[in-house]
Amino acid sequence: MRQKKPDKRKVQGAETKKKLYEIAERLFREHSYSDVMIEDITDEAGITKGAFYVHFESKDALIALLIADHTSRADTIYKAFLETLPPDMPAPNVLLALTERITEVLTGSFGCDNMKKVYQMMLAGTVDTEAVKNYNRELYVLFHGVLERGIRKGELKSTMPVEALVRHFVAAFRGISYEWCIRYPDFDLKEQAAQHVRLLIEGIQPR
Amino acid sequence: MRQKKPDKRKVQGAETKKKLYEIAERLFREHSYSDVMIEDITDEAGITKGAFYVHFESKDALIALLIADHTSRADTIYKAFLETLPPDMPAPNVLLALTERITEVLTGSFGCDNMKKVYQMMLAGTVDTEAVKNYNRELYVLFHGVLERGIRKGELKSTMPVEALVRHFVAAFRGISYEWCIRYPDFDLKEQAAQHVRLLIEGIQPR
Amino acid sequence: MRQKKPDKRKVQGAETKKKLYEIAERLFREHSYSDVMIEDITDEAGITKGAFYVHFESKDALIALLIADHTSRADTIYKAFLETLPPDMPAPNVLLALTERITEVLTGSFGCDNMKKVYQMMLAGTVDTEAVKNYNRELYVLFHGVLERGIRKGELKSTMPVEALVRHFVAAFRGISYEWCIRYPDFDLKEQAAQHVRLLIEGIQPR
Amino acid sequence: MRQKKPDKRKVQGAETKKKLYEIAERLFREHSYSDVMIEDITDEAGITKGAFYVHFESKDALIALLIADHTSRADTIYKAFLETLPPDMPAPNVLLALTERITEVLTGSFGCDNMKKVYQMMLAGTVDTEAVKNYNRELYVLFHGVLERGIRKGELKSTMPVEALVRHFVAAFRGISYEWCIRYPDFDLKEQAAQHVRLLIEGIQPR
DNA sequence: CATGAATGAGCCTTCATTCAT
DNA sequence: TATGAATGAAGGCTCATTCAT
Repeated sequence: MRQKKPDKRKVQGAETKKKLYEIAERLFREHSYSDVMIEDITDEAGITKGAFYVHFESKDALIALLIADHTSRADTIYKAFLETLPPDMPAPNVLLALTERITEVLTGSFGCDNMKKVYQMMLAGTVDTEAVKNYNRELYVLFHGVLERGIRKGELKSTMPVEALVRHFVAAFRGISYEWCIRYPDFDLKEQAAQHVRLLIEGIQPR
Repeated sequence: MRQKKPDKRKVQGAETKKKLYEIAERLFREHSYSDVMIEDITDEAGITKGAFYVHFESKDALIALLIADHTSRADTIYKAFLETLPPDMPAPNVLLALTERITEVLTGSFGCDNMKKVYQMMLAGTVDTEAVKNYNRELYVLFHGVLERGIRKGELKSTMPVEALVRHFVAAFRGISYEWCIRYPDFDLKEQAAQHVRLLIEGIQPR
Repeated sequence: MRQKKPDKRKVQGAETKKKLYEIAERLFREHSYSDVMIEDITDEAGITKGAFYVHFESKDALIALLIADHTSRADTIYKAFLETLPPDMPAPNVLLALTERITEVLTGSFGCDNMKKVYQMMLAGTVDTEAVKNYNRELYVLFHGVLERGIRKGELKSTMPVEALVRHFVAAFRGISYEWCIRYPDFDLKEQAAQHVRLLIEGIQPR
Repeated sequence: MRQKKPDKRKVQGAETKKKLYEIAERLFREHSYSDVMIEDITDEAGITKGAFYVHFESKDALIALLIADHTSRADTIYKAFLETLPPDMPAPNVLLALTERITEVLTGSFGCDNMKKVYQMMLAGTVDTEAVKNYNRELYVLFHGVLERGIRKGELKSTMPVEALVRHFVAAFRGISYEWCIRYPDFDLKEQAAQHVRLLIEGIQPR
């Protein structure tokens, strides 16, 4: 017995952390990062400012965590989406379908606003955005799988290593998304991204 | 003599003010209000912080001016739009058409982001948002014209004064827009606004 | 039975306290008091912050204890030193010898840095420095013995009570030491203290 | 005329900055860096906390500046000292003399305390200590001159490039100084440094 | 005895604003 | 008009301390 001492304090601590996370997520969705004060979050959670720092290293760290979670969630969506496609779908079609799904996620659930914030933060360097930039990110893995299979099956060709190709694809996405951010709303991400991917594919398709 | 010296100083002053205005407009479009510092604006304009206050009373005053200008521009669009409609179009149709146009402006050129900022500011009260709230705003006048004519022609009816009716309409718009802001992007402003206006019309239409 | 259970808890507690004490002593020697955090001490001791307060009332209390211990150790050194002097050594010589020994301890093992901290704390009043200031401190007793014997033997004379004389001597030491602290390293404590004591002695020596 | 508008404000600004610098220098000499608050400095200067940041980027930046200035001053002393030595003095003797001078400066005017702070800061990385670490620091240049001349004249020999040799020498000094800091006052910097340099010289002297 | 979540006073820093020049 | 030193109200963060477990 006494096998699983729940330790009320630890449980409450975890609850507090979760509460802070959720309040922050909502507030950051409704207002800009800089408009949300730590005290706004802690006041709503019914604790003091200091307690915030028991659970999160800093405001930036919390934002970074939020971004990382969103990123990971998006990647999970992309992965699940790829698994629904027929296994024999040609790689170019898969790429276009994935492109559409990604732009849907970005323009849909994620939103240009969050995208802007993330892009600003990546530029500012004040917040850890490794989750977005890291080459081990699932997104890179997914692209790698698609491109690698396409090349193997002769549907695609490339003179450069698949790893490099993958990075070029993601970089292109980043470029298009950036344009979207700075030209929003005068920029059709979905259409522009589709066009761009088509261009990339045609450039690497065997004649 | 010396009657109309072009007064280079004055000209340059106006130019500086215009420059500040335009830089501010762009920066505020690209970043959140609180992320843009006065120095960001003046640095880009090549002048010092102090000079900003020669041209604008405060940061909030500039934001208020920006909002007022945007509002006025939007109202001008609505007015012009109404003038393109056939004079004999029934009031309900005019209202629905105007609704569509407004939501187009809001979702299109103005954007949810600015809308949020404006709504936040109206709530915060730190910035003068009279241009948006004032009952003499052109938007109220336009609605007044449509409703008044509709009632006069028997296409609409109402037990309350047209002035009050107008305010109810604008309030309804405000409510729908607010929902749009806080539920964005999971809220179809255009569709929801159309539905709401239809409800309002049916509720006040003679059988 | 169970008469003298070694009470492992108590033993371990004492060990933990000793460990904390020693770690604190070292850290305070290597860094300034305010740079050392409770967590630095407890982390190194392998316990948590809360446990610190089981053993010490506060950070200041620990510092006070450290100071008191150092003070007491110094006084023990002075006492032992006095006992090594020939019993018939004239009081003026004893005073000069004691002076030299004290300045040796201060400039040697104790150090100007700790001295400064102690003096700051006495001024700040946030830490209990009774051990240093208290007139019952061994240092006062020692001076009292020397002065009293000197007077009794006719080697010294004074119009004021020995108690007052003792306090003047210690105050003089305090003054010289303070000068040392704020002028360090441009102040030769040993030389200045010797000079000062010589002055005090000559002023109270019978012609 | 109007050739040199002194611009009272600019002058006063410079004076304020100088005042802050001097007050800071004194306070940092008398207390530890973390015990000195910006407000202590600005209060004494008769200005507000905010004004501090008009003149210095941050507390750390001020400390870095102080360190850089001290470093540069020390290097100037070393350089001047070298120039007083007879031009025909053998390199080993020059090295020993320079060593003695350096340890005099460190143990004398600079002090172990400041040294500790600098070493702590170099480790902590919160403060810019480039002035101390940079390989272009005058100290490296001086050692380079001595070693290079010694090798050229056959008084020294080395299998490694002079640049590397210089770095080894400075690193050795750093090591010895570090020992001094952590073992202070039970470590005779002067003696230990002399011994160490003698060892280094014997290791590189031609037989 | 020990834990660690929570507190709250206090410090560093930012930035809109003022004002003497 | 323009300058830039100075102000002061916040906001982010730290850390000694408390207390329920």
